[in-house]
Amino acid sequence: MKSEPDVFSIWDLMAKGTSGWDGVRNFQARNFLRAMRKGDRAFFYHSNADPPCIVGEVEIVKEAYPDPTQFDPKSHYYDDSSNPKDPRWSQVDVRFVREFPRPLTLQEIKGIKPLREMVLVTRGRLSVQPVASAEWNLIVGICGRR
DNA sequence: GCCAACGTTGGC
DNA sequence: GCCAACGTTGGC
Repeated sequence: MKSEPDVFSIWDLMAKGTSGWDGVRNFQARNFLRAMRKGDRAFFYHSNADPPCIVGEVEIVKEAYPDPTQFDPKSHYYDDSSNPKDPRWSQVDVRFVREFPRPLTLQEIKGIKPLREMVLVTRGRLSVQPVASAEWNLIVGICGRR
């Protein structure tokens, strides 16, 4: 799950404990949000950061429900074409699990052969995306220790 | 700040 | 249903 740290960083989540993951306005990303199940883990990725990197781990604590910002005209994420009877956009709630002792930069990921096929690399613009279990285990193995 | 990649919109 | 125009993402 990607977020720009200037907007919402893993340290913001650490301070809050849990947070709604709102503002997703891409259908594919939304569909991946809807596929998430309570207890699932996800990486927290800092996009548009210097350097862009995987910084930690979160847990899904509430499955997809309508993202309220789509109905808030004052919100940056307001979508006047979304029908309240059939909301277009969803969010999940996530809980901070940990910040990795060693973040993994996109540049490093591209240099690790088994990670080159990650959606992160091949479909760079997708902000919520699946991670294969082999990829997950490899990354946790690298990031989990300093 | 630039720009490649690519998703979305809307005319036809 | 196609595709041009346009907007956004996100790395660099």
